[in-house]
Amino acid sequence: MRLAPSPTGFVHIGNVLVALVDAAIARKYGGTFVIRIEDTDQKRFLEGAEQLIYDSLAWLGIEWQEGPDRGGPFAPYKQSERLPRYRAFAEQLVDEGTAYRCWCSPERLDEMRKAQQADKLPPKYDRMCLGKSETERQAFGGYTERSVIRLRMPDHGHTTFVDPIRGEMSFENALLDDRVLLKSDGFPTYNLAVVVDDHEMKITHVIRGEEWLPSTPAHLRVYEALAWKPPVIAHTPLLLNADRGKISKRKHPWANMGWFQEEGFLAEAVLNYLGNLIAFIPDTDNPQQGVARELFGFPEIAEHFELGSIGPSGKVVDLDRLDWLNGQYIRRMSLGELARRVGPFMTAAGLDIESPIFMGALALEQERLKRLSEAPAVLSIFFKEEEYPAQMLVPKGVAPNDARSMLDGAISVCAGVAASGNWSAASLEAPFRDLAISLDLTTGKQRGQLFGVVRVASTGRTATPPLFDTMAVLGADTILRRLAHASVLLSGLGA
RNA sequence: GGCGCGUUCGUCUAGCGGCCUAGGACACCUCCCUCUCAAGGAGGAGACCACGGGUUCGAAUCCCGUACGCGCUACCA
Repeated sequence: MRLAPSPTGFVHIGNVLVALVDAAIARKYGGTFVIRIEDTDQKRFLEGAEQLIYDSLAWLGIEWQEGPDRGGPFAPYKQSERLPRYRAFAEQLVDEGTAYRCWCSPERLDEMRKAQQADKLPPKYDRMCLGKSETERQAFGGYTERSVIRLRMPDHGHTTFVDPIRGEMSFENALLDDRVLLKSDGFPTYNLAVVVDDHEMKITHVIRGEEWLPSTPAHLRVYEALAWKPPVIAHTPLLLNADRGKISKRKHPWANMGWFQEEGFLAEAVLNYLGNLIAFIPDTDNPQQGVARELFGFPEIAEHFELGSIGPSGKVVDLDRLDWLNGQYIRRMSLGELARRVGPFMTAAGLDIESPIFMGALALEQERLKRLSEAPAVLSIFFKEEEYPAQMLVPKGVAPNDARSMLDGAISVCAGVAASGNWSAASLEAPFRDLAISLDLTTGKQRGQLFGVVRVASTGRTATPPLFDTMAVLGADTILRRLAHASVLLSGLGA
């Protein structure tokens, strides 16, 4: 099994899905997962991109056994370091007649294609150079000195093969293009390099995205011409956006694997999400048939994975579901672990994770977080005072003067609890409930209004964790200070 | 335009000829819990299995067309 990514500067989520498939089969059947860097396109090469690939996979916990970073029996694992062998095989194919040199200029090819499209003909090279020597070819137009080597496809018949994900695939040979195998700069195209490398590295299973399906007949032709046994070739479905188009780097940030980490998704959740797309893991706790287990890791994916169990249709990426999964994992995590993961996000936002109340505050938010990146925004109330409009202190349906008495009552309750030296959620709740009674707030809704006033005064927000827990974590000093400030704001309203 | 692939609730998916008046999950709605927000619990709505023909006693499941979607159509992968 092998993954063969190109180092183009970012790791596409679709590539990661393929890697997961590779790793799952390798694990299940005791195979070897090989990473090979396909850097034959010099124009697109980017420094550091290779490391990014390793980092992304490692982050998710996907393991590989051979690759440029860790060597192996078939090194080198970078195509740019394997150049001579491709050329030799290309020449061999020319000698044997299954490939030929082509001197057509890009301009001529371009015109040819336009004409074909206009005439509704299948788009393929017209074989102007086939069977000609260079001097013969020069007599015609559209000639360049720099030649490429093209694969000669059969004129008749069909190329068929079995894709384990899709079943039998069939292509009509006469409609297939004579693809370039060796570029004029001496570099191979993907179409030559994959075949040579996969054969030399003894690859048994090639897993790649669906976009490669149309290229497979050409690869099979090369295998045949070289009298090599082709591997099993499977094409995974594409990852789609909500509009059913393919995920594009430009429009959809989540095309980039790095985005998930930046957004505060956990590797466990992302892996779980992707695993759900390629394997069905039955819920063994549920006697009913067809009920899936929702939370699982790589071992379960590998155990239940089969190439045939991947649905062949494109998958729309559903970030809502990923959010839900992420929340599930966050809630199952120990507080210490959560603190460790949330730390970088807090620090980046300028919030001090050494603060004595950080852990207490985080505990209150743990079941409210979906993404780690949300932490700074929801936790900031524990770290600093935030401005809010005075009007927020007056709940709907409450007269400003009543809000005034609620706040005054709260201040004296808090002062009393603070003086007692026992500042806790429990020691706050009882006197606050007494306060409600003394203010003649007897219904649940009325009590809610009182708590609402105190909540805004204490935090500047209308939605927070449970009030008394929040107040307990914030501490008496902070609460008294904030309530006093709220009192000033209320006076400003004339209450 | 040519070729190829795909099509079960909005999304992911179970289903591989009778167990399907199609099951689960996310999202959505309602209720419970409740000081707000969540979380959790209980319900609900949501798919004539893209459409049309076959095959069969019987089809979401097999075959053939059509439509739509997507991919490829580069000296990029």
